[in-house]
Amino acid sequence: MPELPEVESVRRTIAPQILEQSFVRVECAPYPRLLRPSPELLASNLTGKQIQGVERLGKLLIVTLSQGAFLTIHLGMTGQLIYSPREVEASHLHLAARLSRGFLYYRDPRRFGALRFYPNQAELNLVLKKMGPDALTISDRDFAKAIGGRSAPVKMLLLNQALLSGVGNIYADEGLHLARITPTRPGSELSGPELKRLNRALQKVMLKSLELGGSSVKNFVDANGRPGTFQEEHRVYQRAGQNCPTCKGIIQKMVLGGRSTHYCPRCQI
DNA sequence: AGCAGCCTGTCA
DNA sequence: TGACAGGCTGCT
Repeated sequence: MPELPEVESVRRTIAPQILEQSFVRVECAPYPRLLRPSPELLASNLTGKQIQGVERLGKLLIVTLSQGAFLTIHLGMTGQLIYSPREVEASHLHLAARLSRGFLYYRDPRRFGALRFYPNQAELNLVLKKMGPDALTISDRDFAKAIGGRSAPVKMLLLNQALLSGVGNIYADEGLHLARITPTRPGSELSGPELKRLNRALQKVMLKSLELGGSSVKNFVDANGRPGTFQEEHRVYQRAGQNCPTCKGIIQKMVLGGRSTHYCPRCQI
């Protein structure tokens, strides 16, 4: 579900509510793939720790804890963080925590997400160093270095989190359309100006989405349960058969690298 | 590089 | 009933 703008929307809504609170009691569901290193260790390690910060790299939320520890949260496709001053009843709650002054929950029907505890910065860094720069703030030069010069279709490069962190299927399609670049073009065939245009387009699209609280295509909601409205501004994503908003061509849908891909064959070259 | 697999919910 | 979904890993 969530890409960079959605994860940042969650971060902005959850951070002020949980900052400086401590985990008083933590209960975890028996899903070791979701709760690492294990549900039991996650629960015991979190208990007693204070939340000192909530940061983000790409689609990954990074919670800074007391004693130099960290908790990372990846929302996968359907992950949801919920904060409430009072206890909440809901389906698919995999982590339920009583904080000093409220309740924090992780809900994830498909269980594609992951919560992981790191005892220190060094352990966390092993993960972070495998991730590309954050797509919202990457410089044009670093973007060109990451995406240019590689022979895979440019859309697949944008989705590769080791090269660039935060872009998913929606914003790849939207950014490529705004930059008027066809998704199948090899990254290595993009000119300098095209790479710069693409970086600017992606950041523009994601910033606009952030202003509107993200895209709620299926059921994305922020930590307060509010959906975003950027899906109403989508130019190509899930708009196959409709007219292109810039050139009035017909938007096409194809499968690229196993992902549904939406583009306008008339104005994207 | 490409594809199955992980999961459940929703929509056609 | 089956196709499909915003992500990522690990296999060939």
